[in-house]
Amino acid sequence: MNDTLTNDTADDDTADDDTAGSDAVDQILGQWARVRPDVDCSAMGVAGRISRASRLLEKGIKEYFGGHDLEPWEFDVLATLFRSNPDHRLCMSDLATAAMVSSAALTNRVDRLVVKGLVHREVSPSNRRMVLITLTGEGRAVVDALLAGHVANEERLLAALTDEDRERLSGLLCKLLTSLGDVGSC
Amino acid sequence: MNDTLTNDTADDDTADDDTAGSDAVDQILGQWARVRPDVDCSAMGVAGRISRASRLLEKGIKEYFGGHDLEPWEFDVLATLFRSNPDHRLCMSDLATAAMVSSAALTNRVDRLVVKGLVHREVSPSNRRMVLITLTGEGRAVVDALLAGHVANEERLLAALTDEDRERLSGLLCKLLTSLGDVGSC
DNA sequence: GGCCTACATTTCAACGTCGAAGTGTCGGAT
DNA sequence: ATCCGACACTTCGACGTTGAAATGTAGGCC
Repeated sequence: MNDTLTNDTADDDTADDDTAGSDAVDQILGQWARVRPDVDCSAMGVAGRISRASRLLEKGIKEYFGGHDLEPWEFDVLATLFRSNPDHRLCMSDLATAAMVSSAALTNRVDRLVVKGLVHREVSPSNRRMVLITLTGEGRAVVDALLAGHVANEERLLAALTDEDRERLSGLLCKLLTSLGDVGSC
Repeated sequence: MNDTLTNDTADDDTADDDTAGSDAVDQILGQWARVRPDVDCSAMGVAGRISRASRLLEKGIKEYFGGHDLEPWEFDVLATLFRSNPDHRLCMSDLATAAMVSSAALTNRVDRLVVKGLVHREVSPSNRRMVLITLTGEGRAVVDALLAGHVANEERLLAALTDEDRERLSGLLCKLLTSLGDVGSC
């Protein structure tokens, strides 16, 4: 694509570019090893791969929901309500925490889901400071209709990994997440 | 924090909440297992952990650069130029690809780095369609000054993982990334 | 009982990103 | 020699997010 430029500005790279590994991060680490052989950049490799994998998975997930006229965050909110408790009901704070967005952003998101008729918004009868969001029948229908397909799509995205790979990967990431403080509400 | 609400809306969860595992994703998977025992959500677990790990690492990385009056994307651009070739020079397209942002976003970013004096912008002499971005001496100094600290910070964020853990994690993610098409320019 | 702090949510202004349209350039075809 | 499609970048308008300010509520304290 940009061969012209690559030749223009980095022509001397073509000779030793074969040291690159199999993914984009390997190539980046190879470049660092050349210009800064004194620094061990293996930590950058781990962080970089997690970041890139996250982006690519998100892209694949967005594609699936796009085919069903839904944004990933919409399903995320609906599914969170669905699985949280038998009433499919949660307050704004809890939803914001679950979605990992600011309360301001969640207000915006809930606004749109209410317009779409997928959730119901009401002031809590027991505490007028709180606003409770409840899944409507239609909202629940969306979750029911899309859950299996969503999981199948993720399965497809992870097809390169065996069951054993996935367990190991989950285990390692769980170890990392726990150390970073990403614990449940226990 | 939201105990009041939790009691208000999900009081019947307190009885079996002890099935939750060690991280937030385990808790989510536990909820799915209760409401949809017929669906195997293990793929959601893998994808969810990658996503959450990515966010938490980004947060930790942002904190480090914030302490040096720099945004992560600024270091990202400077470091990309630094490691790319001996001239520390790349065109807009290649920089945009490396940073994984649109060309419009990169124009904005380069604008600000030029104002800060960290990069130099010039039309390519050999092809007037292209704009070449070059690291200035000051820009190179920033990379030199912050690289080691950045790596050390990532090392700290990954401290929970042994060297062997990191290698396994990298290997698994590399396998996944390759299957998703995240290959270098080989 | 009234006050005051803490809290839950919404509103607001600023900011960054994206896709699309616009500008200018290159290179091959006729 | 000129035209035309492809290309590299920038500009533009729309959108979503954020932190901070604003609004309204609960509960402890004197």
